[in-house]
Amino acid sequence: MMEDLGVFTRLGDATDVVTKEMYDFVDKGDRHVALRPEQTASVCRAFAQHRPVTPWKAWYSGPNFRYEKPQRGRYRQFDQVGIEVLGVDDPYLDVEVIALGWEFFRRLGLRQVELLVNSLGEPADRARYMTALRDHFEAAGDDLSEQSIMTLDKNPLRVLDSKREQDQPIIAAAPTIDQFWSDEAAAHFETVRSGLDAIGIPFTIEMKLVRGLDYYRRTIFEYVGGTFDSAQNALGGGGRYDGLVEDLGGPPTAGIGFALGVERALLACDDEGVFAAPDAAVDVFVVDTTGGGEALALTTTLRAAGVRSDRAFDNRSMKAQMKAANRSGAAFAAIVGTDEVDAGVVTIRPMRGDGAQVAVARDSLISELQQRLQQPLQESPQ
RNA sequence: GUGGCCGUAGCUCAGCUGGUGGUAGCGCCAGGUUGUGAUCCUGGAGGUCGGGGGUUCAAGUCCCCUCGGCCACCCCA
Repeated sequence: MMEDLGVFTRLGDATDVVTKEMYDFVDKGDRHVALRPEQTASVCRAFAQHRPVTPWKAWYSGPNFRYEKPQRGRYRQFDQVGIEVLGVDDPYLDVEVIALGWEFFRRLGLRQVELLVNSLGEPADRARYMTALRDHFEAAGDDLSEQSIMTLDKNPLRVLDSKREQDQPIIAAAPTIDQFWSDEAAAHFETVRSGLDAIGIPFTIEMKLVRGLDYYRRTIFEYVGGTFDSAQNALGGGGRYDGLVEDLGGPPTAGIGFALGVERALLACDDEGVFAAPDAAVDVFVVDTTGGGEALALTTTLRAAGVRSDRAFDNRSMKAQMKAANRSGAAFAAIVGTDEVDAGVVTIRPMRGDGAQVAVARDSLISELQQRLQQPLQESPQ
């Protein structure tokens, strides 16, 4: 949850997550610490510290903290689930990692998620691309928005992320990364693409995809929700960060992983309606017009027999109790009044379908109910 | 962090240039139906107008502060 500030500052000085959004403070031991804004750096720090055997696969889930202005889908405390694999350079691993995240959303039931992939190339490719981009954007001069001119100074890649109208034509005319890929980076990416194709995972190559953390190189990817009106539409993302372990004091180590935003995934689930309506919480609602004592006895025996039951209180009118029974979602009402008590029976009334209510002996109530509860509900035409 | 919008009944919201809080919809409760829900009809309850200060004879309405939410930028999960 907390790390020495230095673990995060190594993520890059052009990274807003580090420069603007860190929840950092000095503790009682005079250590400058920060609540983690993400977890990849912590995993790499742990790897550098403990040197596990590679390939090393790790997963995590838990809260992260960023000091931003909260908005829907963007919270100061948010949860991520993620995985990291360290020590493997093989592009087939990239495919496996990307596929795992894709499968996560697919199995949740989300159908409108889009997968974007790109390659930032080797560090040298990336450096040449940044130079070319800087030239391009500087040539645009004042046509570029003031904000972007400032971003350009720190990291020209990030200018591609601008959503300001004014910048769009200039961004559209910018050189693309693929022109700068080394043969090796291009081959790596080609294997990733063909691997995704081979296992049937649909994706879009997005040359303007740049991730917000500076440690990425080569393969990067993002899962984008299809239902979001707002700009917080990234449900998850990740990429390769070969070299990060080394930056944190470990041996040169390849690495790749992703993080998925739990809150945003849940928002997407709401939008797509993937969660079925909850089942009724009760099977039987006991209606007691004798004062409530019968309901106490009946709910007790029913619950003991594993029949989920509920009742009304305050000795309300039968009509009110029936309303409560209806609202509870119970399939049956078990009605007991003075007539039933005298006759030693309980009236079972189906709350759905067209079935008639019947009186059953009190002793056989549980078996009668259990039998009826096992039968499929007959929906009555509305 | 910058800019904009919004907090009024349990929920969704009206409320004009300050002048007694809305017959609003949904929900809830009761009655119509003294043993029967989901429909219908009638009635009813429920509010520190987010909180605090100020201007005014008078503030839900105007001003300031504050808390919370939403949107865009930014950023990203």
